[in-house]
Amino acid sequence: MSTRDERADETRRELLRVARELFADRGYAAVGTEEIVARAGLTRGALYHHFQGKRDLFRAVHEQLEEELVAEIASGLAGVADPEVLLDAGVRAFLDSCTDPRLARVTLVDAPTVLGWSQWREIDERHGLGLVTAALSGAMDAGVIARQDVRPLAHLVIGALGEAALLIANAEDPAAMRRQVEPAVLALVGGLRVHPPDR
Amino acid sequence: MSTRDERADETRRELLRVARELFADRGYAAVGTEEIVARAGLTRGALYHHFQGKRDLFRAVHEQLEEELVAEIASGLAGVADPEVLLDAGVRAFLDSCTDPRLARVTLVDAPTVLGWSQWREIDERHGLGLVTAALSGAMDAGVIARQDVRPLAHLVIGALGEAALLIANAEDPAAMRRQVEPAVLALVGGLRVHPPDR
DNA sequence: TCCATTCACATACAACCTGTATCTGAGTCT
DNA sequence: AGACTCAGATACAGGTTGTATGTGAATGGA
Repeated sequence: MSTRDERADETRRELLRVARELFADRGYAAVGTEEIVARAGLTRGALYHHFQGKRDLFRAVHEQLEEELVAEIASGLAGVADPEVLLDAGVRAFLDSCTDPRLARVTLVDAPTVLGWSQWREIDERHGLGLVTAALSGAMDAGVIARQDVRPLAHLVIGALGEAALLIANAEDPAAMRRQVEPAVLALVGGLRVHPPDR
Repeated sequence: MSTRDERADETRRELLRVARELFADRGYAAVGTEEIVARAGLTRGALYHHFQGKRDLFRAVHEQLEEELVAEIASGLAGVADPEVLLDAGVRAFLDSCTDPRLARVTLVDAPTVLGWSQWREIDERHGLGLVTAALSGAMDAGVIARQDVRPLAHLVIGALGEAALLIANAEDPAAMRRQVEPAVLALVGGLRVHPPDR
């Protein structure tokens, strides 16, 4: 890797870093490209050289966030083998990670609009949805929940989890909201069990 | 109501009608105010006289859609008294009404971004969320599902239902997707029952 | 080592879009 | 009939995105 390539990579990463912060703080529409490049000590020329445009930059930020999110959740769940507890643990891990309002704004509110729902879904299928699908499939294989078409069910669970995250992220007292929402999520997901624990 | 007021009301309705169509077809960001007023045979002056701006016009469109949606679902459910069947019937009624991709785009994709999640949630609380809350409360009162905090649960169900609607609305073959998604929704919501039917 | 080439990034420009301030003329009230 | 109100038109200013073009440093071969 030559000197020039190194510097180029550096600026690309810097653009991503700054854009991520601004998009997270104020939302896609409220942030102009000029502000992004100014904070990075560059000009819009650099942005349009490294990305196809503002939307493409946002897409890169979004994918980065999704990757980190999934990695974080997955690493937290690495020790759990029993599919029975994996469901609950997965729910809690997700809620732990999605509480950040900045993250929620980018990946859950802005992304579907900016990228279009189809592309958003496609990206999610490569990341978050895969995690949920795996957990549900595992639970089915273990006979914990009834066997059924995983795809649509995974989508619904993702939808419910996303709403839970937004509820917590936008609450005045997120910790309190978390305590309020978590049982509901557990009840909804837990209801899928063939042999539900007593409630 | 005087002649002038009548004409004013007429233009206001016309603006709403045109905006609704354009927003539904191409999304909020892709439609300029100029195009809206041009199709209505007006100028932007009229728009800014009747609404506070583009966002406010969108808000009016969104609220109109929500009202119609809830009314449609509620009327379809008017005959159902048994809370046991009301849950399933409600799910089906919702999926029937939300299949329109144009409607889904405005109320489910664009609205949270354009209006901000908090305001979107607030509006939904006056419409769709109320319906779900009522259905769940009824089911709890009848002992069909376990008594618990209704608020968060209603949000989760709305989230799952919204995702289901988008899944259907954006599918290549909506009817086929509908057949695929409906059982999943019924399973998820049905899992809340204290005495689940055999699955 | 020198020169042509490449490429990361800057500059300049054009089109567009929103919001606001001001104007006009038809309708309304006394 | 005359003053007033107000729906809607016109004109303008600021800001934003994307594109086309320019530039200078790094690269690589002769």
